[in-house]
Amino acid sequence: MLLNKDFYRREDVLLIAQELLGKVLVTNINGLVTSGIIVETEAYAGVNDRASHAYGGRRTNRTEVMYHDGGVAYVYLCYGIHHLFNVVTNIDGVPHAVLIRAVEPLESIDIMLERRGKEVLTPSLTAGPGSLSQSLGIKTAHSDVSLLDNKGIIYIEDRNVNINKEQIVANTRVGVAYAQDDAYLPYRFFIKGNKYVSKGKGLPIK
DNA sequence: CGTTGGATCTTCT
DNA sequence: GAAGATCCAACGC
Repeated sequence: MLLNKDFYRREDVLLIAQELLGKVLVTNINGLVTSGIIVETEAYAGVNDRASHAYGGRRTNRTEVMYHDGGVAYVYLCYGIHHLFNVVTNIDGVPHAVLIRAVEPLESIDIMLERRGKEVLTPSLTAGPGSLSQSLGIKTAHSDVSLLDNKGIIYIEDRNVNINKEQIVANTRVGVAYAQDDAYLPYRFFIKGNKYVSKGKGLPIK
């Protein structure tokens, strides 16, 4: 079942980030369908979150899409190399987003391996935000595409993978040490024990 | 095992 | 000019 606009256009980005665990991220790039189960996410809570690209209401060509209505992709280039995929949430004008940090490969693993230049399946195929984007063929050109159409390029489905609260670990976000106090917020969520969770670490929880 | 540095685009100083 | 929501290969133990 496709996640609809009512899923994305809610206020609580922390809840959405947790509910995305176990959902299936699907891409259809020129007819090649690949997918993975979301196992790690990070919430970015808009203008008051020092770790967010939209902190302080900042608007650039890159971040404008974060201000759009929930249910579109925000894809940006990190360190000049990696294409990082986010889900835009909340309503028009409120720049919330959830970074997808890792997925467990599901469909067409052979295509994902080829995109990554790998021969054998190991967790590094899709553990980490840059790795999963490359595996699924997601690029910055896909920023602002709608996620609300299961005939589209990128969409997310509920396939009844049930994740209990007890299976979810909350921790600090990775690579945001510059964000002062906000670097200590427990805004990263992952499925306990899943092999495809990234190796990245945030600051120790205060 | 752990640490280090290079790749190289967007944004801000 | 520098730093960043990263990854990987090349080292050193």
